[in-house]
Amino acid sequence: MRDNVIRFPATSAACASCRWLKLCGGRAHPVSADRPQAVNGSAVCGPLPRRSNIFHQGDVLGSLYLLRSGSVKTYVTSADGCEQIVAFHFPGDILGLDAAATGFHESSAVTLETSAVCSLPYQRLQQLGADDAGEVWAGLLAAAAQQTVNKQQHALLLGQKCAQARFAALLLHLSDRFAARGCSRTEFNLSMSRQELANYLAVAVETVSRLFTDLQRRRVLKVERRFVRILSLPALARLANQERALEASHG
Amino acid sequence: MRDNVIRFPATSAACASCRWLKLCGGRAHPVSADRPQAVNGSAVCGPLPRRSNIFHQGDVLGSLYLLRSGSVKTYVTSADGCEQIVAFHFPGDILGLDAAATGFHESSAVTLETSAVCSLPYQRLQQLGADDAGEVWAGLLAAAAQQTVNKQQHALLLGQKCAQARFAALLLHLSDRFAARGCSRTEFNLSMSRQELANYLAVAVETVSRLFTDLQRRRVLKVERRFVRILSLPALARLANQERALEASHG
DNA sequence: CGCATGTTTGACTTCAGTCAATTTTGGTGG
DNA sequence: CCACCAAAATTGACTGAAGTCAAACATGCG
Repeated sequence: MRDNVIRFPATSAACASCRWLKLCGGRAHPVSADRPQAVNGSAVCGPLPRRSNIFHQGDVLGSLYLLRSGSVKTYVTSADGCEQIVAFHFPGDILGLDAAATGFHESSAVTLETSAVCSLPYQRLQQLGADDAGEVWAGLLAAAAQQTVNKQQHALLLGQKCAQARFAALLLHLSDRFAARGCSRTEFNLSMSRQELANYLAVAVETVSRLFTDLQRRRVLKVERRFVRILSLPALARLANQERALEASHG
Repeated sequence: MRDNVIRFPATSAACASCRWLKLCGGRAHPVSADRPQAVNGSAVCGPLPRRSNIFHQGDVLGSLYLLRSGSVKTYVTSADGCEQIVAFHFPGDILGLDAAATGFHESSAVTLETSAVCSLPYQRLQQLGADDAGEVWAGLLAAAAQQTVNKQQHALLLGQKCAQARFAALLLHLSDRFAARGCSRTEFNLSMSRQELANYLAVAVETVSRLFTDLQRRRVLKVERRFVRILSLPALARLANQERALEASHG
């Protein structure tokens, strides 16, 4: 069983080549510091244990956060208290961008496993020298746009696909993201629970469980708790492309 | 029956106070020009008839577009050809921001009625003077963030709410947007068809039809084709807050 | 005026949710 | 180290919200 934990070098060398260096302020980043530290409002970062809250819906925007290692879920809470996971995040992702709209975080972010983040104080954006600014702004806009694209795909998933296709599409999406980070495309450990998968896919936990069982029986997956091996990417892709036959499209 | 068409002044005075003036290049904006003009790749804008394509998924990012009057739907198309409307847009909205991720439009935009847009050439962002740049970048990032927030709410809707609650929430959202633009909060004409409403809400057209009928019978709405009068905002809000009892949340 | 398109209504079906019961797992303290 | 317990995951039986199919009706453009 392969370990797919994604680790970023904790050296300052990694920081030297970081595209967000101008934003973090260039301080030391004790990713491997001996104790977790409070994150919100602070410029430091450190190993955050599982289920740490990075920011909460309604918080004032102090910093954006660069996820360095581990993984994070972001979710929104409605007036009546129900929650919807809107994204899973992996190293390299910027967290908290949606707060740029109002100055308040419009979602909550919680680590799915031990993780490390770098704080990017939002104010520092205003203080950037003219030479650096354009590049950084463009980078942030691109990051925000990428998140928009992902959310649009999520809506497509929720709106047009049956449970099985949603599930297959999520596995393929995770597969792509791991591959993009140099991990195996076909073998990985899920950092999220069945409950969290179910919530993201907007199906019942039992349905996720049945889907795992079913795809395993059909030799598309090999599953052992949170470890997943994709036995047939083409088969998975075929499943992901089946649409829930909602009569016709819009227009 | 009130007319809720939102009109932006076509005078240069309106342009003078436009926050995006630096981006459009300050040319004349013939909103009331005598003929529609091709939009994509062009810096001009003009009255676009209903169902005009502003950009299409896969197009190279040439310009962002400021919607000046009318309304627009944006939608994504999946590999297997099915489409999901991801947003409805109204005057003041920036269109095409998701293209900032890859340099290619990741969604398509089509007018729902006669509309006018201003072209904001994306290249011009790089050419901005240092004094102006920060403000414009921050504005664009805020706009992108707002769209992210809206998409998160959309996901919450699709994931956690029953058909009736989705429908009520959409009406309230439209109501808010009209009110924010100085139009009536309780009376408006929908610029989208039942089919388009259904697609956005991810329900069947028949369901939308039944919902209109039902809410009318319950004296929450008065509907006459595309004209809607909200008879009870509180009742609508109550309906919007009912959750589809998916057992427990994530975590 | 007429036809294509959009909308409404009714009857029936189904996918996935709910409920319930059982098994497995991981964390904690004796 | 292992026993225990709460939480997570699985499995099966049943149910219901909303989808599908079909047919009638309205509307608006050419």
